[in-house]
Amino acid sequence: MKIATWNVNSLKVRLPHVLDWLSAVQPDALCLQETKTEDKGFPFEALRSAGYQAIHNGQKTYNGVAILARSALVKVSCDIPGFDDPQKRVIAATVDGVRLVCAYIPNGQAVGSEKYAYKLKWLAALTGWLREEMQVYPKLALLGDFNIAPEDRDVHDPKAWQGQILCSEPERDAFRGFLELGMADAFRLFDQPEKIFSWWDYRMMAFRRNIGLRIDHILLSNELASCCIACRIDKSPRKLERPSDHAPVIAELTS
DNA sequence: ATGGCTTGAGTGTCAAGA
Repeated sequence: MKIATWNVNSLKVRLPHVLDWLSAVQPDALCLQETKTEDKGFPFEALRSAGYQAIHNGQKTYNGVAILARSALVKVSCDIPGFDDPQKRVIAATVDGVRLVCAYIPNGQAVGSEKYAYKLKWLAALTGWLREEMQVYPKLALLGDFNIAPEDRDVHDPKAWQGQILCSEPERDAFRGFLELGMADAFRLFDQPEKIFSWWDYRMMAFRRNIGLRIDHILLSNELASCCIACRIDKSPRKLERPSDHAPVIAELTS
């Protein structure tokens, strides 16, 4: 089973890239973030023609998350239960016996800002909910745009980013909090080359210069981690015309 | 130099991203 995550930065703009990528990579499930559309603008038909069912927790202009899958998406759940939040950042479903939680974690803007406080509160709420979810679903994967570079090796210039948004210790503590629930960073289960990132700024020719961060992740519960045979970041869509600023991450599971 | 692009909103120009 191949599962993936991709922040598409507007599904309306990126639909051709998504369709091409689905056809080329053939994932069993793909989590999307920043669809930036309401359900009525969501391309259910085009995806169905490509062989994928979809569920969507949509929002106009900002946020919006979806899960696409070849098999049925069951036990669908939106948002973080009990956490009052108008922003559409979470959708979850079970596909082929695997619980998929698709998350668009807040950016946080700047350390110390109101949005940063919201990000930390949001991370605490997600952690609390996942602790319960993992009891119910031992085969659980958390996929998405975490807006956290977990370690210095996930940053093109760790000194410049030290203590900054996406790299601050409270954010990294929250990331480690996910691991302490009994999850593993799929990417780090394997030997990887250095300076592999999942996001590059649109400005300053950052992609060409590989000035990036690894902030998109797939975390696997222990039960899933033990059957994970590969994890990689696919840079190829970032090279296309009008790309998303994020690249997809793919994990492959046996069984 | 706190910018540099890109998107969605809406039709001038701003918020937000990371």
